[in-house]
Amino acid sequence: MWRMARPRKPLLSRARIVEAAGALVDAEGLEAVSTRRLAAALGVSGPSLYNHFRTKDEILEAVADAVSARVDLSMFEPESGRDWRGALHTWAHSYRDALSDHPNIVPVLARGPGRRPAGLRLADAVFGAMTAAGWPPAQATRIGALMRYFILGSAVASFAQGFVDDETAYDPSDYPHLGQAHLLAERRQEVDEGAFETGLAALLDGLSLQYEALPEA
Amino acid sequence: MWRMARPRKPLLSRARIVEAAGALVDAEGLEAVSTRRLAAALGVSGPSLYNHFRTKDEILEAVADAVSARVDLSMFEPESGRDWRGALHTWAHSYRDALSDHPNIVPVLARGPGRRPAGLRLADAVFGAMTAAGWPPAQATRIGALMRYFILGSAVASFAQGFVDDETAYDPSDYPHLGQAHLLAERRQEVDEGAFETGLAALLDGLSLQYEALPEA
DNA sequence: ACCTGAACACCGTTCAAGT
DNA sequence: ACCTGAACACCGTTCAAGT
Repeated sequence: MWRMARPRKPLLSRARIVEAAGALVDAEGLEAVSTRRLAAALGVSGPSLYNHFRTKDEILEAVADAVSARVDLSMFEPESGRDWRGALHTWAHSYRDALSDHPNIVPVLARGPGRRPAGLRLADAVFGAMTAAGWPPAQATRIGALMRYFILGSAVASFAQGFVDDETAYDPSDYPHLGQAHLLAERRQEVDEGAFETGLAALLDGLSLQYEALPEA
Repeated sequence: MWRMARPRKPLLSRARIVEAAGALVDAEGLEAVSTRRLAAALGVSGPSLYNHFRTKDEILEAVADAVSARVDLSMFEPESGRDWRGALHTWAHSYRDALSDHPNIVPVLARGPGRRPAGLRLADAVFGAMTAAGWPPAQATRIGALMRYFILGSAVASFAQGFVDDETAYDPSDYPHLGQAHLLAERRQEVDEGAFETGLAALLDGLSLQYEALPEA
């Protein structure tokens, strides 16, 4: 047997690490990602990762950024022919879909744009489209932020994921109004989808009211 | 010197542990809470905690529940004389205030009601008040969930906390619309407050529209 | 430049031993 | 019942050594 020090061709790359980390997060959750486990999945030893990322956290940030990067932003381009409201609606769904494909990384994503370029690009696109539609800059910033709250909130505070799968944990006499039916797993996902749709519609209706009250430019 | 095994009076209690853990979370963040550090702050050794809680996670859940428990719910009582919209508005602010007093525990809180009684009591109160006001049960459930998304989202995805305090991290040429001004810490808090207020108003306006369209009971 | 094994200073949790 | 120290199986990260 001979010992490998530096291979002729690098065994790792940032892209390979991010991909493996993403797969591990998806399959087993955030807590399952340790540098040793991740390295093992890549066929190398733990410390090797530090040749490509400075910290484990940077790896997770990169995974989160990769998810953000897959959110469609084309609806904000003028060529899309959508008004601000339609663009926001389509975008919100695209964003939510991207998050629900990778629910385990959402806490990292929610922690803020930080240094993740895709997160900032998102904010920038919304801001640009809203100001182009006639919203005053201050309101455009707020719209970007409040949409983020709602969309990330719906992913992170998901009604469905929140419950323990143990019927006996919830005594109906403690919560007279909450029907036992809500505690069934299938019902919970329905609740989440209905709440997202209802909330998004309310948000956009409310913003439309404000928009109509805007003084002409 | 003599060795202490069991003291005549217990050194610890669930309440003391939760209080110390909450203080540690507030002062130094979630990651700072290790069983050894927390035990040291309480003047005991690490394993002692396991006489009162089954896991470290249960301790953090209890801290989160204590925060939830401090959210005012009196506006949902019929005696408060508030209509559903006014109650929701007041409650949302009370909730947000409770969270912004303890921002570091929010990720735990957001992870869902789980087994935390106060979280479920919240959901139950909103549901009860909305149905009492005439909302159909399915919509009442959705309103509880969507308000939770927005409020927790605003705490967890806070614009203010999200940025790194390093001006050079954000190249303006990468984000043409995002003014450099937004990156100042003071501006960021303004953005969060404005976005919360704008979003809440839009949400309630939108829900009012739906409410008016409801068939008479 | 990029990998390795050894090492450091931590973790959460279990458990036998003490009173 | 409730605390202790020792121990187990982990962590993230650093670093000298190898090619």
